[in-house]
Amino acid sequence: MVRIATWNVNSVKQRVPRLLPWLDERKPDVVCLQETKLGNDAFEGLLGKDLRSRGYEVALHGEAQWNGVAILSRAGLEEVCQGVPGAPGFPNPEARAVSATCGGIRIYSVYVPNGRVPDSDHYQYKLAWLTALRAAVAASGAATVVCGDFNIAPTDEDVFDPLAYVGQTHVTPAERAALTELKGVGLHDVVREHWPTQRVFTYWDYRAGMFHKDLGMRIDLVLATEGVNSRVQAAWVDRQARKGTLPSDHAPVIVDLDEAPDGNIGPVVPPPSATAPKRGAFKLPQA
DNA sequence: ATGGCCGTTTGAAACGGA
Repeated sequence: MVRIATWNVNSVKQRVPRLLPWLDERKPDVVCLQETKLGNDAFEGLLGKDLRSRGYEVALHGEAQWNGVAILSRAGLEEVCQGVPGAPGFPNPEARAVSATCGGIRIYSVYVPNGRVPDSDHYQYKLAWLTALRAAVAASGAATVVCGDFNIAPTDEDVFDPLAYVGQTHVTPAERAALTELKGVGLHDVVREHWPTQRVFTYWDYRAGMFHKDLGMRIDLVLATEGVNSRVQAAWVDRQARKGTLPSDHAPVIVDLDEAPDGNIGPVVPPPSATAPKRGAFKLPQA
């Protein structure tokens, strides 16, 4: 079993007391973090030792104060790419994506721009950024999982009350269309396909007891290509991590894949027929 | 009751978040 998780931690500095116990409890093999809000050197100084001692390699794309993404992996970490080629900035590039190949799967940790107000400059930036992300994913034929905070609720079923969001970002047709276009390159919404009709949220406003009333949105997604999606054994939101003291306002999303037979976490590759064992050649041990 | 919280830089209060 291979466990992939994504979590918008809303400041990794503030979340250290929650992040490390969570890693020990859930033992994810690959972790995509968003909103680390920390430069790479500061991240390394804060957590480098604690992550390496737990067996994780780290790919960082951070900046001071805002944004910031990371991938932690103990399934391999190769071909690290910071950012999305051709993605716009606001006005300068922001640290919103990092990707790497982990055990044969191309993993993205993305923090999609918020959009702020429909039709604002920031909203146009959000849509253009998603277009660039789609192009990058489409250009690669690799088995891929795009994890992160998309700042889009895919449908009205993904918000506690559609009427509460009228006129707001995250639910507008253009944002949903951009997400549909992204999925159109061959990505499945793993959690929604696993729980087609259930009430599933990943974000709850800190205010007004929204979490305890379960008034949230599902905006943190795991999008996987077909070969990966077909290996999903479990997919769930770790609400436990949203409870208690000093939580992020987002909960982690956790996806378990069955193991590939070659020990990689990547797609199942059939063995060459020349080396395939002859039928009937293997005898089970006798009792 | 149309706000409520949290994190950032700062050194009181604005801004961003969703």
